[in-house]
Amino acid sequence: MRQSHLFTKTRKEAPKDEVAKNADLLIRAGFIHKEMAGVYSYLPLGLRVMNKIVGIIREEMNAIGGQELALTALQDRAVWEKTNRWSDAVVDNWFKTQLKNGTDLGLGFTHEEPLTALMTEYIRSYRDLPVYAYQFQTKFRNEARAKSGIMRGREFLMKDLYSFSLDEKAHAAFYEKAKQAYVNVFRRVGLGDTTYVTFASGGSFSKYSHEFQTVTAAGEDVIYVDEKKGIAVNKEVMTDEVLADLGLSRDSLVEKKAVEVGNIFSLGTRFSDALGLSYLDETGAKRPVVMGSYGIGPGRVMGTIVETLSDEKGIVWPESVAPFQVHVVSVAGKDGAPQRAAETLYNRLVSSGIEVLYDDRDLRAGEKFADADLIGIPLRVIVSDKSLEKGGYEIKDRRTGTTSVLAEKELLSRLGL
RNA sequence: CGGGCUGUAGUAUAGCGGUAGUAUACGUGCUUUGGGAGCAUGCGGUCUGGGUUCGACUCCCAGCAGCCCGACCA
Repeated sequence: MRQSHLFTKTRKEAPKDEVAKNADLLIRAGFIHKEMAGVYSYLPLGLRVMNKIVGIIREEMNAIGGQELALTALQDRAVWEKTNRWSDAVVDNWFKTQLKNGTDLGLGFTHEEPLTALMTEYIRSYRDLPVYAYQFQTKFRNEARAKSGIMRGREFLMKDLYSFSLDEKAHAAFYEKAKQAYVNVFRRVGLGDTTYVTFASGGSFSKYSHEFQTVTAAGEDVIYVDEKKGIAVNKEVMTDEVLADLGLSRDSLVEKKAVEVGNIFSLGTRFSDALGLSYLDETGAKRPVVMGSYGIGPGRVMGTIVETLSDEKGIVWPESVAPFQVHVVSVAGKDGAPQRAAETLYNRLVSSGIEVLYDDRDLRAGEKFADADLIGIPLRVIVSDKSLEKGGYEIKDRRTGTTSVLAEKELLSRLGL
């Protein structure tokens, strides 16, 4: 992608109505656009990052047997009444609307009900189980107060997987696999060192649920971390009884603010009972399906990466989610030699399948560097008279700031070519 | 949802009861080219509706929108 053609430009001024660092940087760097409070559009750069995150999650979900589908955002009132979750007195953040004929509809804030109802048409026998279905879907939640930029919006993408298992034992085995898949996801997106499996309230069907909490001052949750064991407890369930149960000691816990980037929990038979999802076992006996649900908000992950990995100059993307792998920056020089060399390099890399953002704009070097820092692509290749005299390209690591000069061959080999 | 604050150009900000200013961005020309360059010139604005007033961007009321604190986040 030539930066001269890239839709969206950086801006110097911070938006006046954003306090959250994630929204400030993402707007200034041109990744997102704010439509209204708590509602953000994803622009080309932002969508690239979002798609990288989605891709990683998809791989991990497929690896544990997940099958991707796409349910509807429009929801049938009747289905939700069966689980007593239609009433505004029970669920206060519904967005509701109507058909022309007056029929009530809701805009989905989660999908246990419709998917469970759907499964009743396909699950009849123990032979039909288990099923692990997931989707990436826009959820709508009418939050009383939007805040924290893209970390807590009214409309946001969510990966939600629902497991349908034969019994508690089969469910528990899958639950552990899902937990490990989540650990993999957060490691791969660059949040592994700061994300803790956190024990949280389990609801009526299990003792605990597990949250994946990333430590950051921008978080809204308070967790107690046992750094040696690498696990944490949410403040909401922090009691002596729980600590004893988990084998944790108050002395080894450190209080931290954190953001919930993922959450998995067991649902038991709450939804299958309410919606009539059952199967016949080998003996012909009717038994309820045991369910679990597993969520990750890719947008929140993106915001959390910005919150935790950016520096005073801008965003620092991990390689795995960066909008481009390489940022080629040409610096104007004698007779246009650097520009010609940069063009050649750009074409060479693109034809080899490398994702390159090429800053071909006719601007001063300082402005290009400042933009590059703000956008945050991890590997920068500067092509200038200076670098050409030294026999190659100047490589700058966005995270560490270290530079080195590499000959073309070395650069290509570093990129796996 | 309770409390508070704020709406001025694409963006960020001054100011005043009497023709709205600056920076940046954008257009044009020239110079410049390794950390957000300079000169010249041009384009562009008072959230909406009422009220007070000879006159309202300014004061008052309502609406709408945004932000902050709290509650909420199943």
